[in-house]
Amino acid sequence: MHQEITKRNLFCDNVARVMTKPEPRVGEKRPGGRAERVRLSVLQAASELLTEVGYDKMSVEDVAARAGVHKTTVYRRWPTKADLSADAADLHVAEAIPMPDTGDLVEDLKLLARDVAKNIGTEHGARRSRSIVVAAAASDDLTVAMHQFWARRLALSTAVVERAIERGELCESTNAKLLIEAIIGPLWIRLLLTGEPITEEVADEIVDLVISGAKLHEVHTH
Amino acid sequence: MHQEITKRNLFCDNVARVMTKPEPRVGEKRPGGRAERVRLSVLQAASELLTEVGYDKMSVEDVAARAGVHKTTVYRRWPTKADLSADAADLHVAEAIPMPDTGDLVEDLKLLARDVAKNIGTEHGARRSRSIVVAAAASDDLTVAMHQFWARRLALSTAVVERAIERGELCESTNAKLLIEAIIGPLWIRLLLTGEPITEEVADEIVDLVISGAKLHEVHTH
DNA sequence: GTGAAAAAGCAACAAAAGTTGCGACAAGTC
DNA sequence: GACTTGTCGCAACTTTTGTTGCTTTTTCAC
Repeated sequence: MHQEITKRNLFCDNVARVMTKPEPRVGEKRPGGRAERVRLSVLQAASELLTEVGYDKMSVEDVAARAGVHKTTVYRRWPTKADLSADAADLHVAEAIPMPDTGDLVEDLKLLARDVAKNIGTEHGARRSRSIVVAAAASDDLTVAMHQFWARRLALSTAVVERAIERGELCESTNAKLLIEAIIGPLWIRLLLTGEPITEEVADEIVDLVISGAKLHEVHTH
Repeated sequence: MHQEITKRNLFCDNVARVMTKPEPRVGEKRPGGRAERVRLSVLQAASELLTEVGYDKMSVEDVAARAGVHKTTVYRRWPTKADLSADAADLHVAEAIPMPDTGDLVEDLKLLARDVAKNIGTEHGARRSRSIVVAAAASDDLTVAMHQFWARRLALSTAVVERAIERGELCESTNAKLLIEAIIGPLWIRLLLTGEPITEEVADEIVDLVISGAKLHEVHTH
């Protein structure tokens, strides 16, 4: 097993096509050869199985087998399936995701929403994304990691809104975070609760709804 | 064990304080005594454990023990933990939830959103709700059941919007389902993804945002 | 009440998940 | 290259989870 295994980010490999691995993992005792190779092939295998069969139906032994590694090796590195899944999903990175900046708020938001839809709307993406949520529910540590991940994600997304505020497209009192949540929330509950289809059309629709507002507008002056 | 065990609905006991059990379960061979008593105490135990420790940390044996019943009894009735959880969560009822009808759209929606926030915003409610989602991810049957549950829930909720359309508060082309999704979506992703607080204030805020729209309004005429 | 049928209890079993100790070997150090 | 140490493979083990056959108890129809 000598081919380089490219690291995939479960959350972001559609959202952020760039996936620079910043430091080659600091705390490593032996970053040089087999150890790292094994680590990568296990994570790769876990990642694949998460998207293929989902968290519940994935077993640690399956992962080990696919990685061509003994199960004790896996258990020694990752205490639980949840931890392994978290690492495979790369919950800890995902910084520096390029955010749209077209100069037009609606356009930016639609690009953003469509990206989410693309990411969680496919069969594989759906299983992958669901797996993370399920894994996170299994471990308090992982829950925290996921919350942190989303805090970073939301902070990045709200930049789009804040630029629009600066341009005068939005009122200064706009709650940027809530706005983003109102856009991606419907997409995610379709994935996790209702099972309704998740398409780019829906993504666009939701942006239009949230930006323009549902209500028949009275005359506003500014 | 002779006290009557009151059936609880995991999804709805805050949302719908009324919880009429329509028929006393038809397909039963022996609805008379012990069998039903056992069934109820197992479901009660499962329901409690789901809210106390969550789906992952709940084991079928724990449920059996708390119900004062042998584990084989539980396994024979409910093939998997997911099925048991589904039954405990009562995914199949939840019809006839009273929906607000104050004559004012914003008021109605806020009542609705606050209800959701109350339901999933407490520590117990959160664990309970998360448990359902996680359980649903473990079984295709259950996934379908949950989707059906939500289809019914959304259909009930959209009635609120449709009444507002009839009153002329909203444009006729309003996508009622999407509007409801935009309101409850942010609350649920706070529960399942971001971990941000879920309060009645947020519920109100999101309704205001979605109804009025984020954009600085141009003059509209109707 | 009595008997047939249903359901629960019990114990023993089977399978899956997770752990431990040890020998072998590979990686980094001198 | 020899030494030290981290990591892997392997086998044996424990624990947890789920199953099966049989017995006992309970319900319900008569």
